[in-house]
This record gives sequence, C-alpha cells and structure tokens, in this order.
Amino acid sequence: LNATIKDVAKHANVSTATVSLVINNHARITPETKRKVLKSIKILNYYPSRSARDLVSKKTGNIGFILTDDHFLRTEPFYTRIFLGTEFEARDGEYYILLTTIDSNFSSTDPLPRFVLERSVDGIIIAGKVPQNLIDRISELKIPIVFVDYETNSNCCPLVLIDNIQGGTMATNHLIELGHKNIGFIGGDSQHPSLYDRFNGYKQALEKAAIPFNNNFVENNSKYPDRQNGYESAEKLLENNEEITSVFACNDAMAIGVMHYLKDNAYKIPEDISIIGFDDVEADLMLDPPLTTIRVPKIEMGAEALRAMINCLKTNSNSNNKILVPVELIVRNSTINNKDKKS
Amino acid sequence: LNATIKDVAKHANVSTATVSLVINNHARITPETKRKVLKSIKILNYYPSRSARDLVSKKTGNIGFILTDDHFLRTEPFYTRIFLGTEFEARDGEYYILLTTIDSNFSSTDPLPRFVLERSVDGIIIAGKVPQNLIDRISELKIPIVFVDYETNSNCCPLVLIDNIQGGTMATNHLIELGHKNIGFIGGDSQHPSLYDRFNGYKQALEKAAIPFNNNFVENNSKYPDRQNGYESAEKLLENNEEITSVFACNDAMAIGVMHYLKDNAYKIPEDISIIGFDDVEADLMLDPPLTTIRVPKIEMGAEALRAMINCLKTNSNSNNKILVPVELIVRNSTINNKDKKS
DNA sequence: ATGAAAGCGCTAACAT
DNA sequence: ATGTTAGCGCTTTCAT
Repeated sequence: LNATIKDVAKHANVSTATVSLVINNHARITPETKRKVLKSIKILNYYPSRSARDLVSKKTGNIGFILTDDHFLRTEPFYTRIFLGTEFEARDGEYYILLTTIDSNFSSTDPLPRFVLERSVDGIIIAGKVPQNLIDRISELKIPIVFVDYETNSNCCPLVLIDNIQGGTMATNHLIELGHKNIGFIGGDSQHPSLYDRFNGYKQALEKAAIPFNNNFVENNSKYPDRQNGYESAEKLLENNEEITSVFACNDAMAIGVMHYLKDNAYKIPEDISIIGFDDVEADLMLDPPLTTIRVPKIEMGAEALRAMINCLKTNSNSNNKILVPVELIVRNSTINNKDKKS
Repeated sequence: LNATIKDVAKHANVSTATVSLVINNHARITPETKRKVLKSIKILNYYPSRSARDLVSKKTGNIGFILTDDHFLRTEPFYTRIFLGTEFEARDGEYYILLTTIDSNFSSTDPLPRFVLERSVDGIIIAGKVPQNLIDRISELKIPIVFVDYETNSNCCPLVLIDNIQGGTMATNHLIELGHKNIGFIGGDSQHPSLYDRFNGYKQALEKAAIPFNNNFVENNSKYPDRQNGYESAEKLLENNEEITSVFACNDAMAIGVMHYLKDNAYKIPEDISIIGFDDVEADLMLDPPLTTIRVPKIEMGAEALRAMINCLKTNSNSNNKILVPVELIVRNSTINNKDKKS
C-alpha cells in the first residue's frame, strides 16, 4: 500500500540505488537528480521502511531505557522527566525509545528485559540506581550503556550526572550570603554518592566562608531520603541545637519533612528557620511558603544522555566521559536574611 | 555475530522453514523435530530478528502511545501509570510501546508523531484528552486506535474508560451510609465527560436514598479541576451552606484544595466536615488526615487498553466496544460518621 | 554520477 | 511432515 523505494525510483526515472543515496544524503549526487528524487518522494509520500533498513544495516534504531519500577513510580516525577528528555531528543533524530522497568530486587536469575534478549536496541540508557547484576549482564552482551544519575565504579561508559558538589555549595552559599552561620545539614542516606557529594559541597562552602564546620549541625543516616526522614532528622537536629537558623536538606522530599516538623513545632518559616532543598519538584510550589531549592534540569539530563548514546553509537567509542549537568539556585520564600530573624 | 535461522537449521539438521514453523508454534511438527530444533535454539542462544520478521510480515510489533505533554507531566502520576500498565502487558506479548507526547495545542499544521509518519507502529493508544485534529489525521491513515480515559463521539474504536457513574455513586453512598444528608458536591470542569458522570453518580445515589437533591450544594464550573479550583469551590459552597457536613470532590486534587480551605478556616477534618475524593493518588497518604477516595486502577487500565489493541490487531476488527473499568472505595480518615460530628 | 545485483533474516507458498 | 524457494524493502559493493 505504501510507496517503496522502487516506486520512487520508477517515478523519478532513476535506480533504487540512487534513491537510497539521496535519502541517506550520500556522496556526489547531481543537484538535479537529487531534486528530482526528492520531489518524487514528496509526491508519493514515501517513508523508508524501518525494518528493511534495520535488516540490512544490522541496527535497530531503538534505544532502551531501563529503570527500577519504584523509580518510575516515584510520586514526584523525576525519572519520568529524564525519560521524556530522551524522547524529546530522540524525536528529531532517528531513534525510538523503548522503556522498561525492572524490579528493584532484580536478581541474576530474573530474565533480562525482552529488548535486550531480542537485541531490539542499539544501546541502553540506565537511569538511577539499578542492581549491579543487571549492569554486568548487559555489559557482557557488549551493548553500549549510558548512565544517568547513577555512577558505578565498574563501568567505562558515558555518565550523565548532576553536579552535586556545585549544588551543595550553591545552596550553602545562598544561606551564608543571607547572613546565616549556624546552618544545619540534613543528608539522608550518606551511602548514596549523590547525596554525599552535596554534603561535600556544603562543607566546601563553609570552609571557603571561613565558617567552622560543626558536626552537631549535620544529620546523616542510612535511610531512604523521604519526607519522614526529613521530619525525624529535623527533630534530632533542632532539639539539640537551638542556635541553628537555617537548614539545607539534601532533597526536596526531606525539606518538606523538615517544614512539617517546623510547623508542628510552631517555628515560623522563614522567620525562625530558613530552609532550602534540592531537586526542584512540583510540590515545592504548593508549599507554604514555596520552597527555595536547587533546580536539577531533568529533561536536559535525559537529552544529554541520548546525545551521549548517539555519539557512542556513531563513533563506536566507549568514551568514559562524565557529563556534569549544572544546577541552578531557585530562590523562593522559604529562605530569608538572618538579620530579619525573629523580628 | 548472533545466530540466525540458518544457523539453527544447520545445527538441527532441518530446513529454515521447519525452524520458522517451530518458533511460530505452527501446525503439525513432529514432537521429535520440535524438540531437536528447540534444543538447537537454546544452544545457539537464538532469537529471531525483529526487522527480518517485520519486513516480511508487514507489521512492526510496536504500539504507539500518545498523550499531551501536560498530561505526561502531571504532578500526580496518572497517565504515566497507565503507560506503565501498557508496558507491563506488552512485556509478555510480542509488542514494544513507543511513547510520544504532543503539545496540548497540537494543531493541524503540526507534523504527526514520527512513528505514525514512518508507519513504525501497528496501532496507537491515545490516553486522555487530545486535540481532535490528531485523531482525525490518524484515522485517515487507517491506523487502529484505542482510547484510554477519553471519549469522543466521532470514533468507532475500543474505549477503556473509568466507570465514573459507579464511582460517583460509591462515593456518595459512603457518605450517606455514614449518616450524612447534606452532602456538598465539587465538580470542577463540568464540560469534562468523566467529571460530569461523577456528578450523575452523585445524583443517582441521592435519589436512591431518597435524599432531595439541593442545587445549592453543588459547585460546578468550567475551570481546570486542580487544587485551587477545589479551594475556591469549597469557599463558595461552605460560606453559603452552613448545614453541609460532608463534601464529595470530583478528584483528589480538588479534594486536597478543599482540605486546605477547611484548615485555613479552622474546620476540623473529619469531625466538622467529612471529605472524599476521586482517583487515589499518592499524595492522599501524605495528607493529614489521609484522604478517603475512590481508587482508579491506572495500571490495569493501561493493560486493558493494550489487550484491546492486540485483540483489534489480531481479529482485524474495529469493535466499537466500551470497556468500563470498575473503581473501588478506599476508606481512610477524612470521612467519619455524622453522628460523631462536633462531638 | 548512476545503475545492476547480491544479500540482510525471515515467512509463506508450493513441492515433495 | 518437512524442504525449496521467492520475495519483503533496503543498502552497498562493483560496474559502467
């Protein structure tokens, strides 16, 4: 029913080879014939068949996107936005994205995603933390991988990561510039490299400002960095340190937990305690007051990952380059100048 | 590099046709040869090439999934869960899902999604409301469509819809059973068929319980059904109707807005006012108190849509059947017996 | 600069 | 019940 390359060739009075050369922007084709062919393509509403192309080129034109189901289902859209970023970027390119989730407890006896078994993808983007056995098994198959927001020691693939140190520094500097000296830090799971880097950023900023680091002001644990964690961490921190005037929470979920704690305990935000988060999720705007935070460009990270993947595929090189995505300070109303405190 | 059907044929000492018959579970193959072939397949780690298959069968094995970007980006994951449901269902089947978003203002001059231009999908699932021109243009191409959570008059495709009338009845009955008689209704955009059906459910339940319908107790408008809408609707409703003891809000977003209004005005929930929502989004559990609501099985709806699509493709019939997905009452702590009111 | 033709891996007549 | 074979639509040498 649809036009094929033969139809175009016939219509343009050339060979199929010529048509192929034209649609692939190849070599030295007379502008004249090129024009002719392009015209026929337009008239016949011709689109090359993917399967025919793939069959001969031994490529699939698909990129796999793998993440754990709990990451996909996270209440605050984070990884789904990264996914959308890859889709945006793939749109103009010649790729389709095949998304699949795996169980968080994916074990070595679980079957690999169907698209890797069937070799239906040219490369795979892995978003967020996944079990190591998944990585190992895909690597064995020699399928190119790009990681987004996750770093493992064992790999030599492109990495797209948040510049967490920069973000941690930024957040802390914001508080410092507002005149705060006693800045609480709520880190959540300190095993998580991203969160730990934010801690490093915090320490670096203090050092640069010649503010002595006080370990009593930091609350790290090894629990999932969610609202409850933020609530409990705030409790520990503030019950024992009356002098704290502001808090940097390592992600917005925990920052929201902190705000809940503050409200439950009749602190005024930001007059009594300034609070800054990290991530910039939608919920921030629904809060009272709206949360000052560090914005992570999720869509952009996805786009970056796809670009890295395409580059990897085109050059056929496993460049072990690390792409650090810059973050941005978003000042809203949960932080205020320390001089205005308890005014 | 990878094994082909020829390799398997050679290894099993049969023809490629036989191998093909085996992998397609065809006809009368001797159990003996079948076993032999299967064994070779296993040994050689053979997987049929998708592109080769697709090329000859004129199918792609892909299903497109289209939704507007604002639906994809909705803070509370709704459509992304429906998408995941299709992916779950496709996983065991032989399909891949290709997701793409379109602009909410998608116009007739905008290019169609690439996978429809290139005919890279066998069928398309459309989730949520989309511009009519998109539907028309895809229909012209004779690509099968299945709708999820959206109904248009013009189509004759399978529809997967929430049983909104049932849900509206359920919610209202819950309140009635708790002894409430003066039940406020907050409907949001009454142009939206889903929301309007919930209103119908509300009215039906009242009628069945012989509670007179009071138009002062309902607040319908034509604005987007979000938190702010809920807040403002609650304001209108409660300022003028002191006798209201409970509210049914047409979705959880609006219910949350109602709760905010109640808190801002020193109502106790649920002692002063019981409140029930609709959708069952994650946020419900983070509320104080957790929100009683009607659960919509999002994952299941996606799975249902994919099954409808597959059926459509297999039978090649455009059955205009409407699949009504049942909902479920989830009782949490935002509703209470009216007798216990103001105790 | 363009054409002829082989072949990618598979399916489906048609033969046997 | 199984084998032979002709394509599916495209890319890519190799000729011209």
